[in-house]
Amino acid sequence: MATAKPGQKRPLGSSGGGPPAKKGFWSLGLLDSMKDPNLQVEKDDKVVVIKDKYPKARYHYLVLPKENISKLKALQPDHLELLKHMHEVGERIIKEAIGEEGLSYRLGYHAVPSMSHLHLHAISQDFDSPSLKTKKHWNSFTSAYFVDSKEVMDQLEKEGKVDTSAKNPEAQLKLPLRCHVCKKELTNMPKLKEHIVTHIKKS
DNA sequence: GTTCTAGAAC
DNA sequence: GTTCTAGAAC
Repeated sequence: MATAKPGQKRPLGSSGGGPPAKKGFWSLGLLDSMKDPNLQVEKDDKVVVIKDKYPKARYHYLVLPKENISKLKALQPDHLELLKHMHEVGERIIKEAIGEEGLSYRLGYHAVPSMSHLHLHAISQDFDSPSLKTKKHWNSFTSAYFVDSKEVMDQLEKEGKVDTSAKNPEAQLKLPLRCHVCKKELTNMPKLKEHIVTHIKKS
């Protein structure tokens, strides 16, 4: 007998062949992604570079330390060299990927990431991707919620720790939809996406 | 983080 | 009537 009623809901975003994931375990998904050969781009003794599983632009990579660092707040002063290395690797990878396409890019961290395990985003600024769907997606990459890698490194160097709470991250996510290039405000995501492609120069 | 969908917004 | 968003996921 089937036990599922029609229309019954179940936790999503973690299925795909393996055993049923327990509630809340999706936040550890980067650990699996780091090991996934389909996502892995390169690794060295300190970091692993992967393609974001749901890229929010044409080129979107994550640089993760092999060392298990849960979040920005866990950073200690002696992690500065690691952050510099992550930045250098991320910059090389994203430049290489973009090639002659002429897209700009940014390197940075989300103030309050959903996924555990420190990860540096290296993302091209076209934001031309079917996985970019929600206001939270948009604002997490185009508002102060996205903290530049250099700013994180500076803060760690000067303060000995990293604290992004002064940016009011939760409020950033609720800001109106605004084009990151010309600052025009759009009323919904489809209109925003239609607008931003006009800023991508054709190659 | 994503998926799904009820009901708001148009 | 259709599009779009926001919140639950047992």
